[in-house]
Amino acid sequence: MNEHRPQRTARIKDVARIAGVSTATVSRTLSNPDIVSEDTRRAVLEAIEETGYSVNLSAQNLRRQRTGGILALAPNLANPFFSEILSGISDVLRGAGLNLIVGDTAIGDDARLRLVDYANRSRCDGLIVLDGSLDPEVFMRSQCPPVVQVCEWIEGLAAPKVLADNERGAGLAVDHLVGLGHERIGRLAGPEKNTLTQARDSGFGRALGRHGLAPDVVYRGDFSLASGQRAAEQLLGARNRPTAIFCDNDEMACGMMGALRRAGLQVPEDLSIVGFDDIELSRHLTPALTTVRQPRKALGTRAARTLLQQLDGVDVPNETRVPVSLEVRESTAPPAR
Amino acid sequence: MNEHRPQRTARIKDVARIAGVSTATVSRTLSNPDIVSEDTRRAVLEAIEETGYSVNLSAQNLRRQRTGGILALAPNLANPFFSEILSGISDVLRGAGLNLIVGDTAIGDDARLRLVDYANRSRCDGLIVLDGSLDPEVFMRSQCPPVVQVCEWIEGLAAPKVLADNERGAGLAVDHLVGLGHERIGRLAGPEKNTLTQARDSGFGRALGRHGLAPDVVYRGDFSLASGQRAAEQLLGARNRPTAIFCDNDEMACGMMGALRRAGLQVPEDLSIVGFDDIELSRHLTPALTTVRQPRKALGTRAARTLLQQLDGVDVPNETRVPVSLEVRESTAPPAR
DNA sequence: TTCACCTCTGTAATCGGTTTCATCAGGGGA
DNA sequence: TCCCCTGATGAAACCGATTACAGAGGTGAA
Repeated sequence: MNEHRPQRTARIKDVARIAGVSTATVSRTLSNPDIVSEDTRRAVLEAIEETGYSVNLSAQNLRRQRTGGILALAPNLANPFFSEILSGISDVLRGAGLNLIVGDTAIGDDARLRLVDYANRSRCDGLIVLDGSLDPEVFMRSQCPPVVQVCEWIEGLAAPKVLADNERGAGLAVDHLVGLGHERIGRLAGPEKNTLTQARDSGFGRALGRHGLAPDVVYRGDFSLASGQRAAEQLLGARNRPTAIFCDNDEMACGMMGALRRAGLQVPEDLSIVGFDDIELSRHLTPALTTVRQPRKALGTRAARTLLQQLDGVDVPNETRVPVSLEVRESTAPPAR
Repeated sequence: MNEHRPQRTARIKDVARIAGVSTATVSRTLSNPDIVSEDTRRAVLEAIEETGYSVNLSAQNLRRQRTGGILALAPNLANPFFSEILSGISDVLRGAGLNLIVGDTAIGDDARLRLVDYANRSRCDGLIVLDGSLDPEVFMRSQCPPVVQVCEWIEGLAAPKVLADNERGAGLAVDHLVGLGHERIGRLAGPEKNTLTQARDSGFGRALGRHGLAPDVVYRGDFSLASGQRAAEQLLGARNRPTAIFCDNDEMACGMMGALRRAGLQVPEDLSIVGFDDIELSRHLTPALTTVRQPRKALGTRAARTLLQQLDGVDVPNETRVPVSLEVRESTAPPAR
């Protein structure tokens, strides 16, 4: 008879009844303990313990007019580059009691519809966008919660951005290569319309200019290992090769390096390679990859913090630049004479 | 005067008023269009269009006694291995109109507390657990929504599992190496208490036994590149080395291979290496890594589908085995005489 | 003693939907 | 004509919390 335990979980009402107080008092005990008396608080906490009560988030969210979630939109969840940023975001949000909801923007035909549905106040309290190829309109409608962009950015969207210092990163790479004696420096770039690529292009060109040099050949990739491999094949077929290549990310650099070595070319003796990102793998390659380090976790945490500030109504900088640094390893050396 | 547009978004009430119907009818039009008359439906849809109404999820969830979200618990979001599984999960959930919420289980001191908070009906409608090191108790409380385990599993937790066929994978690796003529086959394993490691150990041992062989040296790693490197250092210092090593994942294999080559050892001439997982990188290494392919995206989609079935009250198999295959590449060869 | 004020608590409205139940109109059969 | 049934709709309860407002009781000053 005593085992007649109701399957349903406890409500705030149950706690109130057991503690002998009103639901208002239970609610206050939880959200603002200081304003209830010592005795009451103890009674309520005991009742909570006894019932195993925990607040119903849907009800709380409805009443508080929030959702308790932040949505991160990434082009490809499976890409480790994004996952580390997400990890940084997650760390910060967890501390703020917010859920991290992830959305893959590589979605089918109804992409725009879906996106409009995502960018909705009743779905999330804020958005972190990691994809620079999305339609800005979606984020400018009145239903859309606050947005922060990280890493990539959308042309025409005024939302705050948290970026690595791409121009400077490209500059560091060029300075290093020129310092080694390279004069014909090629480039393995990302897609032409990608904002990251553009920023690095500009930093690359300016740095070369400072040294009185002009860009050599430019290969186009899509940030994938495979596209690095393809670029290597083009490079191998060309005559009058550059002596060094600056790649827009480590994966392409890695794909390229693998294919070059397979073809019998020595890195760095025959060709120096510089990457971008400093993914964990890079230091474990042979030769270990010289690369521009981009603190991905920090990008995530900064973005999340910026969003939280925005939610708190604090003014946030339109653009936050996270510093980059050059990790010199084994894939760069003076050019062969 | 006409510009006095209320900032707040439309409610179902507003739609009802404009369409000249009750809120009940609006709700029905949205969730069950067939039961309202043609004319009414048109009027409601027009009103929705006009107001830009979209349903408030908190309210809907509260009333429907659900949350609309599935929580995935992974040990380390930054790890690309997990991110591809998440990607598969995300694909399936999106189709079912559910959010994917991600939780990093690598959380601080209050880990258990936090976990109990996660495993709560009012936070999510279901859980997908990717971490085998968690406390089973948490998932056995009455507040906990349905759980599916994927890849790793928790000893003592009865929830359905979706697994790669680890035993068979290890067997394939052994068969391949033995076929090449190896007799002294070592192992770079994951943590001793890890369930994956145990399954592969057992497959490894059994396969060797079938060939009348016994395991050689076993190194312990933690699935990281760095631990592969450390194992390589131990291996280099040892005398009477095995002629082949079977590693519990590609990252360790990659870390090991890098360190060996740096030390002047030739792979596969001096030592053959087999990995596990087939991460994208593996085919781009030099030498390209021979590895057991584990379809990570499929693991994710299967897990998500299993969970959805469970939510629908369908009986699901206690264990789903996803097949693995051996990708023979360049890191394995007959042993040197 | 009286009044102002403070601390603590309860009542009830509210958040924005969904769903049960009742109602009503119209159609068909007896 | 009467009755029953069906299809479409509205009124109102309900999901489970939070919080504005009001009231009770106690304290200190005049």
